[in-house]
Amino acid sequence: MMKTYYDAVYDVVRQIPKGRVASYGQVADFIDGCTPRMVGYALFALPAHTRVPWQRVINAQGAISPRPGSDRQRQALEQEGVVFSAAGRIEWKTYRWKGPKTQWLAKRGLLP
DNA sequence: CTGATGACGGTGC
DNA sequence: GGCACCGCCATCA
Repeated sequence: MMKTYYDAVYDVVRQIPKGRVASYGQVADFIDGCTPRMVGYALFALPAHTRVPWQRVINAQGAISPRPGSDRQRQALEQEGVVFSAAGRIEWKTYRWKGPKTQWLAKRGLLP
């Protein structure tokens, strides 16, 4: 079977460590030609029994995208130590995933 | 091939 | 700070 574009998204998401979160846009930045929308599309296509830690991907505002089952996502994150504010948002400066290596820095031109 | 589908993000007010 | 608009593309039946 040919590797689909979505598989590239799953590869990135799988690298997010426990207790850390990434935004859809951040995940997209690791994949050439990928957009935040596509990350969302890809995650929706995941089967229920997947081992991909999809719960660690949230929107740019630090909140869980409203949808059926979002409660489970929040609980899963809280189990990993992620704390939500009263408004249901997390603090990016505390929980943002820094990336697999330094690839995301390079893409942003923050590396020499 | 065509059409339906879907977890976002940036901008402007 | 919050809300409405719009852009946009791989998959699947």
